[in-house]
Amino acid sequence: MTYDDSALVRRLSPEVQAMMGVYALYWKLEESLDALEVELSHQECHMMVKLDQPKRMGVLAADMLTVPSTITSTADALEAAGYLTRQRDPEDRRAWLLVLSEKGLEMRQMLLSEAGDSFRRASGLDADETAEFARLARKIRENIMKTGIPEGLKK
Amino acid sequence: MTYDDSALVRRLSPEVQAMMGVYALYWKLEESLDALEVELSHQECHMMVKLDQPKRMGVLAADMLTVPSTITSTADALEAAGYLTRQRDPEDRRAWLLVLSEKGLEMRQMLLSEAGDSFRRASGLDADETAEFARLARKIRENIMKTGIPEGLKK
DNA sequence: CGCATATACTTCGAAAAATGAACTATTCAA
DNA sequence: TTGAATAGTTCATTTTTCGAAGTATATGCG
Repeated sequence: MTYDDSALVRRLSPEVQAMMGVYALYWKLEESLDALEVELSHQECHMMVKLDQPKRMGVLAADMLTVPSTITSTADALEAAGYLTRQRDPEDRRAWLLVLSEKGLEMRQMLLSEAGDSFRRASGLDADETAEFARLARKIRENIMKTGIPEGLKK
Repeated sequence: MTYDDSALVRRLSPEVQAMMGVYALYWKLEESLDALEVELSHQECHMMVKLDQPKRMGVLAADMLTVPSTITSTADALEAAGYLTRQRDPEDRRAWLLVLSEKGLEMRQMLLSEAGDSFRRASGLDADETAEFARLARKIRENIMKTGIPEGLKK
């Protein structure tokens, strides 16, 4: 059988405990996205998820912890597959906004819903606990959105 | 400034909200691990974190969503750098157990503590909320540990 | 036992993904 | 208007990942 390290984990700080749970959940999410047999590469999946709204490529690069040239090729692939379009940012004509197409929005919806299913399967939480976890997760995400992006402030 | 999509997020199912928070936190963790300027590659970091106890390479492959040959080369690098050793699994002499060295344990400790710091910085939660989030995260992780591993059951 | 088949990991060449430096177009500041 | 800075692109190089064939051990069956 598998092992039980709960006693060990309990001795760690709450913050570390929190991150270990996050870590485990994230890998479960990856696993189910991989299993999805969708035509998207890893990186392409992530870009879809990050595109909660039109974003500049530079912002995406910061967001996805990568360099601009990687964003270019990922965006090329998603554009070629019809998931998004490039639109000049009216506020700065050097920049492009990546905008999900109808097909892209549907795909993103599907990916998110798969993420939700993955949580349900993996977490083992009941409805109340899930609601509480969701509340805190929402709060955390809001905090990250508010404070997280270095300075590529624009959408 | 950054945008506020909290109203949109609230309309999603709790499970999706939960996963979006997890997703955001995980990327923040990646970001701080990257910034750590440690001699470890991405994959090597992940292997260190996954090695909460000695594990077979095959189990790690399942755990890390990759193929055996990738595990071999990652383990080679970590072994060469003195973070772990290979020990034959006494229960099956075809298999190796990857065992963290003293140096490896320290490094893992450091990575975990960085993860904790990252949570503190990113989450914006107070002590009570952090404790509650940690409790649920622990529960989730226990559930994943219990149910997650396909069948490479062994340590 | 002895052989066939399955499993655990390794090797190594091929494929895929990520990077960075040089480049184009646009903006900004003086 | 001009020079420096910024957003994104191109493309050659590097890094990472993969997968097929190989070695060693285990397991099952007659």
